[in-house]
Amino acid sequence: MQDYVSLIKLLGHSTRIRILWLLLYAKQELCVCELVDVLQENQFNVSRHLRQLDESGLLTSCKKGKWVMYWTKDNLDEFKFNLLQAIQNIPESYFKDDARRLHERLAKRVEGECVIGLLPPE
Amino acid sequence: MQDYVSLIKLLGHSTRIRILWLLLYAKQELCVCELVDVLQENQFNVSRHLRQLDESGLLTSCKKGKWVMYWTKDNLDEFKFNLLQAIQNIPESYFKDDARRLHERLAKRVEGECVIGLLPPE
DNA sequence: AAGACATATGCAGGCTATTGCATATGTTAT
DNA sequence: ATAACATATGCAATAGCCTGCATATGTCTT
Repeated sequence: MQDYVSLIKLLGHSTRIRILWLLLYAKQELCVCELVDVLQENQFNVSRHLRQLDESGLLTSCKKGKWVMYWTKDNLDEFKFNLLQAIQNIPESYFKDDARRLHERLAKRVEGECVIGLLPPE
Repeated sequence: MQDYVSLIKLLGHSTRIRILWLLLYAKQELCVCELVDVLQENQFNVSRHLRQLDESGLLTSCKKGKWVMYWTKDNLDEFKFNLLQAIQNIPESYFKDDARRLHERLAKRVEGECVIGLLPPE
């Protein structure tokens, strides 16, 4: 049962919730640098959170050259599905800025591929 | 949004998950001493976990003499409802011992009321 | 009023998770 | 091969959470 507890515990973090929400909202794979840009968090933190979500079985990843793409797994079991449902039932207003930055960032893709990379730190 | 995060974080604890599972499973109010008996945890810990679940808006409580009864709120919003659904989708086998002890303990009620109280510590 | 008992809580110690920084790994372009 | 860049990870410091213990609060019984 500790696996179930650990998964819930993992979801109890705002950055990880935002990542999952964005992936569900985007309905497509996103790369690390895009998430860094949208979340406005450090690259190493985003990377670590993604790794944890990946290891917990919620995400899948795939290398595309120097980019790594992440997206939510499908065919999740009921338990995981309910948890993602819960996240999707958080009022969208809390994610409005993230959603806006996501759109801005996705608009910069070329032929559906990320080409920008990390932005220079402010 | 921190409220949502905190609630998920709160559920990431095996004792609290077991409490919620038992209350959902029992479909009736349970008192603290019954939960102490079933969970085989210390009275002060069970009390504290119940308080947290109560404060988070998942439970309701009511004093009945020196006993305090707890049960799961109904008319929960979608978010909380999904979380409880997730807990109910954890395989029942993980709660088999708790369920057995719950039945044994409820069988000792008199006219539907708890009369035993805390058992002496082993 | 005093004793017994159910429940709650303040405090201190220990454990766990997260962060920032530095740096490693891996890929592409020159 | 080297430089540039995207991503990942080891380490140390920190912050937050949980537990056990002691004890408080509240209720019932005698």
